[in-house]
Amino acid sequence: MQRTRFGEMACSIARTLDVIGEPWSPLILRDVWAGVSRFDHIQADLGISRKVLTERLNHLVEQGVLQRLPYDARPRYEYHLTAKGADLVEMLMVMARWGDRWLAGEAGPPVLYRHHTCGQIGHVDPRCSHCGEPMHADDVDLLPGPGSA
Amino acid sequence: MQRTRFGEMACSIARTLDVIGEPWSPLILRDVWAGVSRFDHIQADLGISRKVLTERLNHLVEQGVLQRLPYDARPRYEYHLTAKGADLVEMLMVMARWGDRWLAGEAGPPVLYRHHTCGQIGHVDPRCSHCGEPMHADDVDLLPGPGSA
DNA sequence: TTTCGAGGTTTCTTTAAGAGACTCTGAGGA
DNA sequence: TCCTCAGAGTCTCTTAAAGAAACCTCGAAA
Repeated sequence: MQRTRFGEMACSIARTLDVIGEPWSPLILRDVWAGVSRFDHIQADLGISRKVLTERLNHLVEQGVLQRLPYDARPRYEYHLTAKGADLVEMLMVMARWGDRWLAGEAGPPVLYRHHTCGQIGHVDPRCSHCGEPMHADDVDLLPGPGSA
Repeated sequence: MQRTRFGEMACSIARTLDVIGEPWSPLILRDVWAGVSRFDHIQADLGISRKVLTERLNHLVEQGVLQRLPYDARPRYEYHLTAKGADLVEMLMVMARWGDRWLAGEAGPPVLYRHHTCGQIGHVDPRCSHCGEPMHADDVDLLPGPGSA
């Protein structure tokens, strides 16, 4: 499609932004996750221009985050998350959690998350994969890894 | 500064994107988190234009994510994360985790995270705040919350 | 046979990003 | 005292992307 903007950096954040960092992309993924999966529905829900929505959907499909599936036996399509895309939902939940905490104001969170495993309303909580304790900004040191160009 | 793009939506993801969703903003936060905190250093590290860097830094300061602190008794400033900004680092770690998993390729992750609490190399793992079990895309239902306009 | 709805294209205008030269300020040195 | 320098931006101009809105295509149904 076009040259990536951040991709030359040996940084997984930059690489991730090359896939989902363009304007609207996270909201498109949110819509698809929430079941708004058809072109016109996403377009109406977000108020995005059709041209940009076309570009974003194509890019997300190329990157393997969404798949375009026919429905109704005509040239009509729905977009669905792939495994790679579903794995991005935790990022969306973390973003939503931050917005709930810092931007929601008096009214409280606009969306609640019910966890299947326990059946309760909860939110996502980042923990260390090794010890299970909380993992926040001050809890980590950054070290060069094997792929640090 | 200017009208927000997504802000009218009753969605914490959209609201979060109004704060840190513009191009380069997550990478600026990554730099500041990693200790690259001065204007010229960030500019050189990212290769961003000075004009856009100025705009982004102003916006992030206005939003309370960064603070601009003098150093060296002259009109020289460093940018630091506020508590609100530090709380965004978990989002950066989740983004990095996704990039590590899906985009790092042969070479492996460019950056490793050592967790202070346990001293080990780990990665961030999203868990339910209620039961502590994993919280992924298929593990949650979305429900309207009190702030759902 | 025309109409309709889904899913796009195309064209044109407006806005934002990139590149790079220029400015301002106080410190330190000759 | 004057000169130079580094840091932290501005300013101007060019190029690229987003927004708005009309248009096109295909097959199904009326």
